[in-house]
Amino acid sequence: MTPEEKKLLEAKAKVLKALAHPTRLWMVEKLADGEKCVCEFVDAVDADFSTISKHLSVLKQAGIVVDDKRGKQVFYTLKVPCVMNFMHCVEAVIKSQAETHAALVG
Amino acid sequence: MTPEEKKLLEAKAKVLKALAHPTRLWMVEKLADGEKCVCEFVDAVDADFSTISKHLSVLKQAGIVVDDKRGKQVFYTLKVPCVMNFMHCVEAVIKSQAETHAALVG
DNA sequence: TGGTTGTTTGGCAATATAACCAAATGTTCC
DNA sequence: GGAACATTTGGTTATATTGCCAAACAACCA
Repeated sequence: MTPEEKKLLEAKAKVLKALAHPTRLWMVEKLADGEKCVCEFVDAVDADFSTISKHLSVLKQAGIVVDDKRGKQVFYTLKVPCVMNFMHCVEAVIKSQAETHAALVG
Repeated sequence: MTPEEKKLLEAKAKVLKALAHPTRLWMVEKLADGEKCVCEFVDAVDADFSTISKHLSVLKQAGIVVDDKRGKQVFYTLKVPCVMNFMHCVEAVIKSQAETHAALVG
């Protein structure tokens, strides 16, 4: 494996890692509907606002979202909307896994 | 958020988390070409075989791969091939991020 | 049976992640 | 300038992940 290939793998892993958290995934799904203010997340989730902020920061650093400060508020948007496309595949994995498990149990 | 929605988010996050590691991602990419023996990974990666085995176990638990023991060897296969589809999107994220970064620098 | 090979499991130390609280920052309004 | 609001940052603790070593297991061969 060349250093370039290794770097690319690490970059990809970073993006996936950013998505690999229930709260962040939920945020991304919300953002698929369009721009959202940080305050909307704070209101909707039962977590400290600093926690929300840090999660958004992870998504931003991974290049998944962009932020836009307007007045006192900060708005976040999905930078690369295709992120949502692969959720269908993730769901397929889950479904397949559930079936396997059911088969083992039953 | 209902408990069901929460559970689904956690399940999705688990799948993504399983993919969110350079070595595991590399394995998945190799498996996209078809079934591979554990020994092939061991030969190709500069890591202990126990490490390789544990990574494969993570992918298996997430429902991404299935294993098949034949004789002394164990073969792994991608269970849900669509996993590869979203790599294109992940690459798009990286590219977009690189451009943003370049724009900031230049 | 005993040795060899291929793979998994258990245990441990190092590192990374997550969540909370408190404090700092930046923006608006007076 | 100072108060109030929205968000980020720093610090700390709890928990999870990673990777190595050693040991266990399983399958084959002599």
